[in-house]
Amino acid sequence: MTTLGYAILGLLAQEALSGYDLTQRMKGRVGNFWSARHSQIYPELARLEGDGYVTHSVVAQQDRPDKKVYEITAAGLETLKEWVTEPPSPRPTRDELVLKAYCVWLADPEKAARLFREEELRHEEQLARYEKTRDWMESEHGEEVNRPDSPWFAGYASLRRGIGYETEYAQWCRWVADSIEGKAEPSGRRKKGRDSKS
Amino acid sequence: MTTLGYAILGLLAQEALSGYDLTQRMKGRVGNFWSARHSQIYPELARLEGDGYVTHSVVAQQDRPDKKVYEITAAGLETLKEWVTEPPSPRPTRDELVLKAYCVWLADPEKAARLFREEELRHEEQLARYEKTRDWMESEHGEEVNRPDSPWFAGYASLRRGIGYETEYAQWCRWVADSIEGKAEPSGRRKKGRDSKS
DNA sequence: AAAACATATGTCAATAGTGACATAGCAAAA
DNA sequence: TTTTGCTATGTCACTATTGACATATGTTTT
Repeated sequence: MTTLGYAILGLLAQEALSGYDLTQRMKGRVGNFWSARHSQIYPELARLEGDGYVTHSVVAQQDRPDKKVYEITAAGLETLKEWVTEPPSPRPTRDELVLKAYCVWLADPEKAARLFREEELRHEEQLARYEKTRDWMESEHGEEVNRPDSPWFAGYASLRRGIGYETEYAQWCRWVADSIEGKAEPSGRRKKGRDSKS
Repeated sequence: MTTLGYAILGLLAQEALSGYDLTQRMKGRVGNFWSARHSQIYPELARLEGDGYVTHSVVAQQDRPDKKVYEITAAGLETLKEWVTEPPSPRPTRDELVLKAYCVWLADPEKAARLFREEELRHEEQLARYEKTRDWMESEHGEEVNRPDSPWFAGYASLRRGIGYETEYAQWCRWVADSIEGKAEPSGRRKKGRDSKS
């Protein structure tokens, strides 16, 4: 099984969905921690069906093309449940902006500061969207988000990861930009025993 | 140019290195934000050389096999400098643990709590390693880490990103584990106007 | 009427990345 | 002296992922 397979099973465990629906989910909130295009999803669904983890039925629609709605099978649910508590296989993080930070000593300071200000903004905007969803979840599903056996708790937990991630990322971007512009607190003590003497 | 190409150029901009050296860097601290195996690095070096971004010279060693030491060219440095302040091409984040969190409502609570405790520990250990490096950098290179045109500042900046990332990640893991065990603060207000009445 | 757009499902070639296989020199340990 | 281990460089098959191409239905906009 691929991780994408588990991602699909995880979505189907909550509700029956078409390939198109799954694609939308993978662009939306779920896509913030696992994403895939339809060109990867359709073949994966076929594979999952071949292995007996999902089944589909064709649903005719009035004002739209027909669709294949996929459901998770008992075997699929079983496999998914086992996977959930298994330690994740380590995946290397690859972050282009951190790589750029590592090379920033070569750059024009003004352009570099602008870059990190822009990225700070991007992450703050994402954070604002997450926080809106969180507030809605807390006010509309305040009971469920505290019950670990509820899908609402699970969705809330991954959302909180997104919030923490974006908060920290935006902060870091701000610190880098400030440092380049000489606005940040100087970091680290100077070498031994030379403290604020001025 | 691939991002791996820029990663290699970024390392060579600081010092001349062999393919083997580069592989070690990509496993070490640099590997925490951009990693690659030697099977990807050697062909990429050949490509970079073919495009005129690096050159190599064979260096004979007394007690080891010969090595090819790569240096960045003027053209390579030029290209790298331009790239640094360019906005990064968006890469989807894929985090298996967050995906597992999204499915955690299906899991046995004890096993799930154990999983997140283990991950919390992993991230705290990584954090401790980063902090040790940071402290060393601050005490041994306190001047340079504050100068944006110094490679020390650049390395320090990416290290700080690692520290923030691991700090936040460990916290989140702890919160998830606590929540599953019923130890966390209940999140969110209950629906309208029902406050701590007990 | 034509164009643009959303729904819906698929294939395919190319790229990025991994893991295994392969080879070789030299050193230290068993 | 054989094995183990680190240095050093390379190739190759396979998997994961992307972006482009392809097709069809039905609705809304121009």
